[in-house]
Amino acid sequence: MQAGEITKYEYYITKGCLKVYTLDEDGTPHISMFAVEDYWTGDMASFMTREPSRYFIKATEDSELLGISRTNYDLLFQEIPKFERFYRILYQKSLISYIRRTNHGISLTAEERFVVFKRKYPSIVNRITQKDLAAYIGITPEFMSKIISKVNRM
Amino acid sequence: MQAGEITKYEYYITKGCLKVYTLDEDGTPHISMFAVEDYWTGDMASFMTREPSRYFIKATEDSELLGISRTNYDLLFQEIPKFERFYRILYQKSLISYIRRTNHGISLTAEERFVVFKRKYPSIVNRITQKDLAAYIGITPEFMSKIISKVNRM
DNA sequence: TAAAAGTCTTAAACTAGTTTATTTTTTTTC
DNA sequence: GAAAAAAAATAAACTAGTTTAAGACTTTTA
Repeated sequence: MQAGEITKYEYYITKGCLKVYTLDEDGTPHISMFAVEDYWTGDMASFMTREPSRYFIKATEDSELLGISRTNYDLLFQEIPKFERFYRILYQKSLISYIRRTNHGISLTAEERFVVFKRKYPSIVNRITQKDLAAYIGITPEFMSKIISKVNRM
Repeated sequence: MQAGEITKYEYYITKGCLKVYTLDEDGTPHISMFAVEDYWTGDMASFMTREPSRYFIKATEDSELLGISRTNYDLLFQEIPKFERFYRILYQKSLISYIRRTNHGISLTAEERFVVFKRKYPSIVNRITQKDLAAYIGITPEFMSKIISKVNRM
């Protein structure tokens, strides 16, 4: 998916790995999430508002996804109102975990953020490039390289 | 409200200003939001899970709030299921704007974050101390002082 | 399989922001 | 309205992370 397009589907990942990212004014990429098996992904803002997305989504390896269109998404609530409750709780939980995640990252150094990510998602670290990892942690690839060799030395 | 307590109410602010903050390991405060008239506040994570909150909430001036208890919140959905939809959409919108906000802040310098905040919430800037502003922007009070005098000079 | 393109490493010079310390200004309290 | 306490300003020394540049290693392509 390219920034500028309207997000037509929300995707559920059955196999593979995708990166969701934006480019800032300098063209520097910022990865907001790596989505692997059993994750949902897509730009919900664009999906809901039907405005162009600011995100790119690229598979970092061969992947298989299931997509739900906006029409079917709306139909779901219309046909089966019980899903309102399901999604109300799902979004509330997403909000809580998102707030927790961003708040937790605050006040940690890049090295600490990397160590936490590595401990929490060991399987993801080995599937992505160091450059993408740097774009996720929020530092330059050069500094990422330095951190990794330091952490490995310990 | 003190960290360690379980959040009993979600509050709607009719008058005043509150700061919502955490303390990190060093005891440095990080303000996650200033809540003024017409905002909702409270630690939703603690309110929902009934686990102790990590947040402090303090009024920065005399304030008036309306609170809804967890019991009444649950009752709302039970008695009037239409509120499920209302809250599903409310939480979805909160999620979208929260993601947008955090993503936007990325790659800006402290000075740029301050200028953006000042432009977006000019009325809040004048109601809070420089120290609290620093804790919100994510820098030391010393550097905040430097930035403000620089921006004023321009 | 050679060339091209991309990724990783290393290092030196630099910048945004912190730390520590001191002084000045403003606000609170009795 | 003086004393005490808190907030703000200034400045020098420091640190985490960036920039630029160049070489080594790895993957892709023709």
